[in-house]
Amino acid sequence: MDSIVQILKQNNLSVTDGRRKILSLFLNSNGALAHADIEKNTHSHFDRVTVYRTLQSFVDKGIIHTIPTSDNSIKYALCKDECGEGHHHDHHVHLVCTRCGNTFCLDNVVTPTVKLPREYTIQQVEVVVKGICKSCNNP
Amino acid sequence: MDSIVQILKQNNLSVTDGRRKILSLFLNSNGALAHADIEKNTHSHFDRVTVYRTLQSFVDKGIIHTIPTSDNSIKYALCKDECGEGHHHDHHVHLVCTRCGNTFCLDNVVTPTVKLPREYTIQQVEVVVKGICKSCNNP
DNA sequence: ATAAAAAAAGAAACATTGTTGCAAATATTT
DNA sequence: AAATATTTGCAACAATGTTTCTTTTTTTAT
Repeated sequence: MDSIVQILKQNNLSVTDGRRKILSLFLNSNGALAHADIEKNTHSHFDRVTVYRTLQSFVDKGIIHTIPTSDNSIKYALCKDECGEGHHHDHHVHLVCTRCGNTFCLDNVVTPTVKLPREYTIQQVEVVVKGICKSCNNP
Repeated sequence: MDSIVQILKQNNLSVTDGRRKILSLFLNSNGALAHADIEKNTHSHFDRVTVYRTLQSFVDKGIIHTIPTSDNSIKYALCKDECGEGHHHDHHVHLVCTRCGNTFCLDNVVTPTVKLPREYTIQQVEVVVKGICKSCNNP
């Protein structure tokens, strides 16, 4: 049984064409994907609603996580190991390349600790770096 | 001449009702505002397009800056001093309160330094903390 | 203060993005 | 293989954002 099916089953998701295809897109992409990227890559073979629901269920199950942006387009990327239903643990930095426009998870760069005044409570820290990615820097 | 007009003039923006009103909303708000908040606060007294254009011109001039979010709704907040046309310098942490939903600039908390592998170039670091704000913590 | 020039606002039309309810199709369980 | 549960696609809708063009307002120059 291939790994895509395995991931879906492990997360109690029934195995459908749409989920298989969308999950494989994430597995074969080294960057983050937006809803529009998925529509493009599947040539609108699936209904837009299906894509939304698939992404939502993947987020719920801890298969992918969202990346905040400043341009009204949520990006999604694969979670690594320890994420699961109801708990995400993606403590890495995200890079938005200002040259190619792609967004990457820098899995080896952990989010720095942030210290806030006592009156605040920290639940999660998101770090998004704008800069130039590896391949744009070394063409 | 009141400070709102002063700010607009300093930035070579002609002084119009819309800009005055929207800028005053920012000056009188302690949190960040989304487009929808502005529409609500102005009771749709201005055309939606005007609001979009006003926000855009304020960002361009360095009067306000955008705050990335994970839910497809850009938030805007006043820049402090040194921002100007073409260069923003908002090196502070943003807090999204998971209780009241508001977003705040923590002007006294500077963004931590992030170190990336040599292959990358850093241009800007955005830090968004999800947590609980001052007033929700001490009601 | 007024006329000319420049800038911005408003309106309409359109494009994109996201949501909800429901019937048909597909996957899973027995 | 049939029964059940889940997912899909469709339709309709709502919200968000953009573009073009005309009218109005603001600014500049007289």
